[in-house]
Amino acid sequence: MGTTQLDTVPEPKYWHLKTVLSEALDSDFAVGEILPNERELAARFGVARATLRQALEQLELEGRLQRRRGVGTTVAPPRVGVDVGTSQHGWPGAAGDSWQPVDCTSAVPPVAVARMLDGDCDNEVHVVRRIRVTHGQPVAAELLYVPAASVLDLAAIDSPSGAARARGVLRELQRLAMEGQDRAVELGSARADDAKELDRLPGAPVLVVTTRYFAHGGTAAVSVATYRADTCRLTFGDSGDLEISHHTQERRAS
Amino acid sequence: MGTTQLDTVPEPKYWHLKTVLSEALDSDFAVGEILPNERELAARFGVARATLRQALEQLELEGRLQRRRGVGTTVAPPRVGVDVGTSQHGWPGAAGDSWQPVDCTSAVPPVAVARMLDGDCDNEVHVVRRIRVTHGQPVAAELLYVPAASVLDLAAIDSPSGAARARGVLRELQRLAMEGQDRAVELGSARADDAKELDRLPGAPVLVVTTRYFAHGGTAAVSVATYRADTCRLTFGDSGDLEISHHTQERRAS
DNA sequence: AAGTGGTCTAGACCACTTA
DNA sequence: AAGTGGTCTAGACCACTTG
Repeated sequence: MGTTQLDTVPEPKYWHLKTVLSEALDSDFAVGEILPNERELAARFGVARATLRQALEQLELEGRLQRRRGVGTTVAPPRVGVDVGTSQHGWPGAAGDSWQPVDCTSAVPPVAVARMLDGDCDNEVHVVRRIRVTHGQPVAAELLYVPAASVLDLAAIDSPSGAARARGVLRELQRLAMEGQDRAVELGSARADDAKELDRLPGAPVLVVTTRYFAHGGTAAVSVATYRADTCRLTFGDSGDLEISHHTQERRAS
Repeated sequence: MGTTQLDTVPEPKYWHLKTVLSEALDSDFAVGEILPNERELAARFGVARATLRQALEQLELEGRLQRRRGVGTTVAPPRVGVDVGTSQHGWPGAAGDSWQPVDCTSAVPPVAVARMLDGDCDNEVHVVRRIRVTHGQPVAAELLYVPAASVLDLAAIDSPSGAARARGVLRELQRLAMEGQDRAVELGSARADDAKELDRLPGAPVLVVTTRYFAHGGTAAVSVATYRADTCRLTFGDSGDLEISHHTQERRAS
């Protein structure tokens, strides 16, 4: 007996740092407030800047901090709840959805998408690009893949490209009888083009929501939407604007 | 004129590295295969080990790689789709769900959870711990918070703690008339205890699924389930075992 | 021009797994 | 004991934003 053996698992410095900073954020800082810069924080805690950064990265991943190059590190507001629920039945572009079309091109879809589009693996499809904005901030970027077969009335879409054509494709889609949807969520990292529209650096963590739209007994369209993982909480149902804290603190007893 | 100006955005080394490695994984490696160790890879690509690691971290985040201390880096299998859909109506612990109860304690819930439990902010609740296993691998760890009011027939639960008591609480829950559910998904990092059961290091990226169960016009229980973000794709509907590629490759044209 | 975060280096030691 | 990934250091330079 005696040796209370508390050092069995020597906690990494950055992990302990993260805890300390997290508590400091809760008590000593207000949302939007600017933290001291990384060099100063590192000095203050007596660690190398890389170690301090490791802690900051974690906190940013958890949506507690926001860092911008050339500006500084600020305390992030609580994550905003964005509804991606099936309650939102209907085709993309239906009246009142929060997406705004940007442009539309034609391209051969990635194999993963092609596989969902009933195997048309080398055919071009319409690719509609849309942005989702909430509270004035861009929260998601989407690529909507629509096979030509889904919008047969192609002649009605006169615009060769651009937002006008995007709206045209969406309008044609509405005419189909929707038979169901199908959603999946996974973690990914932002491609360069998405990152740009989400105001993040390439590689930033995103939640990728893949939706299949069914009609005519097949897949009429596939949407790949990438949401900012740092600022968004995806909700399914009516818990939209409920505030859920950043991390679930440990408070267990026997 | 002439300067074709392709160096406008000098791509970071680790980003380029990631692309190269990603393509190599597609063509030259099989699932489960072991990569050369970090020091050799760094030397082979002529970069510092830290830079190489930055690329590997991204690939691990995207579910392409799996790294284990003392063992090595292996090519990860495609993400497994786990159903968290509302199709799975019913109380936790209903027959045939893929969770297995581990233990049950009493504790004051974190404030974020307490806020969802109709404001009982300082009262103890039952905390049921469960594990979700798929294909032999642990994919999620859950804490289920059940207010005492939801399982009034407390006397029927004789076991003071442990898996038996957990099953008891779940059994009592079944007796209530469910009035609805409510789900949210967000990115988080694994707490120490969750990490242990998920066979990951603390801080590993996880998808946190928060579910509210409604009954009696209030919140009867709250579940906070943390899924391994590297190995899981959360599905809502019947796209369970459909294979979706790791990252959506860029293949766009005009 | 000054200050910020982002990238990169070349090393060191530690914790863990396996043989 | 040897080999792996995980942590940490002390520096350097770069890209970006702002006054």
